[in-house]
Amino acid sequence: MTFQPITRSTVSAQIREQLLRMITTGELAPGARVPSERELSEQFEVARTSVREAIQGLLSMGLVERRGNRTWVAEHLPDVAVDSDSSTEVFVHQLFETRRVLEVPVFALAAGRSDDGSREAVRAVVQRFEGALTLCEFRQLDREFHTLIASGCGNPLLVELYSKVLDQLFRSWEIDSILTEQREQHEVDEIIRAAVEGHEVIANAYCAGDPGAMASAVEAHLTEIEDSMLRPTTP
Amino acid sequence: MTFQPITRSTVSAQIREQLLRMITTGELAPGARVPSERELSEQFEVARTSVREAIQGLLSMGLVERRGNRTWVAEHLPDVAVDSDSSTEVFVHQLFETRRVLEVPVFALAAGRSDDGSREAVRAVVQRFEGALTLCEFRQLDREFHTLIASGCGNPLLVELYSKVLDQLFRSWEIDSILTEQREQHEVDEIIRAAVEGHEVIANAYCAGDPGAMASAVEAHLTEIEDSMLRPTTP
DNA sequence: AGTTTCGGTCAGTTGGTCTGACCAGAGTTC
DNA sequence: GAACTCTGGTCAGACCAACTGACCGAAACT
Repeated sequence: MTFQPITRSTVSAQIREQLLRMITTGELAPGARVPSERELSEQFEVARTSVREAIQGLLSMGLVERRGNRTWVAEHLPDVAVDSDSSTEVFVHQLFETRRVLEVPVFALAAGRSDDGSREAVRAVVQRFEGALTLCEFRQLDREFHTLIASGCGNPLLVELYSKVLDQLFRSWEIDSILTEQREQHEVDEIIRAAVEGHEVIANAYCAGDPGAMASAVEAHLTEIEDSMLRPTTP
Repeated sequence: MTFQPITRSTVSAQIREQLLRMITTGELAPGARVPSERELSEQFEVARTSVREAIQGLLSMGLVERRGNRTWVAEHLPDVAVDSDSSTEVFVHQLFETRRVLEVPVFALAAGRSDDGSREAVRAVVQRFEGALTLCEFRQLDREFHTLIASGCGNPLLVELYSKVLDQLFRSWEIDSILTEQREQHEVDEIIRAAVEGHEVIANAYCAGDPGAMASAVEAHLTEIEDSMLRPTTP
């Protein structure tokens, strides 16, 4: 039998990782102000000294900077190291292959198990996509939408697995780079618009309780988005 | 934006959890001797005092006991608390629904992407199922077999997700109870025999590089095993 | 200009973890 | 049965992580 050597994760390391994730996903956008040390120590339920140590780490990584007596997310984030075996295109292919394997059946199950209450909730979320959204706002709502649909499958094991896929989709700074690098604003708007259209088709299949239509809608949505991500950018 | 309060996991808590998992999965079988504190401190790469504290916890839970100057896994393990919302039957249904969603496409992808080297490796593992196996030996080899096939899909994201499904399948003491409770030994042998047959069909589809045959083989295998688990036991 | 908020620093305390040692008793070997 | 080995039990001392509480200078705000 084998034992895994015990790992030690310090409090400040955990804080740093959580903040790092929020920076790379855009939840803490470049140029935004980082909450104060006192506020973060309350939110994380730790001592201020632990928060300080974590922020020192982010400072040394160049992800945040001090201007005056405030802490800010760096305007220009340094490249965050990615797995050396995985180019961007390979990563996107694998991520979407994984989504097809899991999202199509999970969403189809959810459609077949929808009821009036869950349908109402989905309609409400879809309505929030209307109007102008920043990329960050869109991505937050995007995840909320996918999570809500998936939870309708009623199987906590599948929901947990799917949440890990969403973690991959929504935490990678690489994804944001793919979406925005060298793209003009109108191209980003177009990607968001296409995604929102796909969500409406998915929501309709969900509310119709139609697993077959749902499977088709998700397949089409995933193909559209994957193509958008890999489409060459303007020179 | 929301922050997750930081959690602290002590060294002894991590040790206790790992040992607990090994007890519930049968890797540390009832009645078996627990490795000594000094040996465990070497394996876990921690101080002996941390191992002591962990084992004290298992003692107070009744999972291990002291006889003489040795520590033993309890012969009769107390019920390990399970999620109160999930009866055994519901859990099994959800677990197998999850397996169908993930295992069928992942194994089919793997079959389509097999090569001479990976086929040889699969054949070698299948051969090890021959001969008499204890339930514990069977389960260890079972997991190794499934992991090997899944890794053939070539997508690390899918492999990681599938490993979490296997974690659920192989760590639950509840599964062992399902397999052995009130069953006579010949019934357990029969379940193992049927599972090994299913593995051979799966291995043949893999080595033939046939995704369609693989999908059928996995569906049949999962149905057979799920039925075996839920079949009423001898009165 | 006055007030508030922020980052920086510090002393003292607590709990976790470690190293190294020693002992009594159980288990093994001869 | 004696000798040896191995195990769990206990202990002292040290170090580290994390915390509490306080205070200060400077930036930001009113």
